[in-house]
Amino acid sequence: MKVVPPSFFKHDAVLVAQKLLGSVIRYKSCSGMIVETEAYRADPASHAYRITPRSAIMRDTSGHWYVYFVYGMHHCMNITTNSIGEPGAVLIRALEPLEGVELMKKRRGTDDARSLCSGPGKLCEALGVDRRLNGTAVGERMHVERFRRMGARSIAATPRIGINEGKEHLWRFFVKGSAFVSKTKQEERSYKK
DNA sequence: TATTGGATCGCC
DNA sequence: GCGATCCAATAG
Repeated sequence: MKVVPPSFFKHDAVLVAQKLLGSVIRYKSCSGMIVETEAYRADPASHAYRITPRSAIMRDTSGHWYVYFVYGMHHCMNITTNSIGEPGAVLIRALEPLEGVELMKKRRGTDDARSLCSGPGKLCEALGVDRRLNGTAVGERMHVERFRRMGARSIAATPRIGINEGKEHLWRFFVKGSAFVSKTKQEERSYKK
């Protein structure tokens, strides 16, 4: 698979978030195809709305991993975007597991392939990612490679999840029909039936 | 230094 | 619907 070059990320987060769908994230022995993303600029829902020591990476880098810890128990991984000085990042929200599935099942404590990486906290746990990856360049320790080509017709857009402001922006993107995207409570219930 | 709430998840 | 559980951000 072809490695994604740094220039790929030097564009607006809303564009990069869509173009990342169908690419593969590889970390150690595990990999998965990106099926769901969200874009963050310096808007009110973004960590970069106010630049802090934590969020400065969104302004000061492009093509680097921004990994943070939330709710006392979960990690979220982003890739910083835009040109230097212009804040932006893409949150990776779901992967279709490809390689290392057995290890992912072990880490996640489930055999259900659809539950392994269907959420930002889940996929970090499945891949064994924590804040030690924060600030590393894409391709340094965790990699992104071209895999599938996703046309505009196969991409859906909705408001971002878990935010209170900026709901007018349809900056969450996912692969239509994928069984591996994160699920709402309602979707979760109907799937179990 | 103290307080508050979070780009989540899984169980009740 | 709610609790878990740590830490970054902000206020004092």
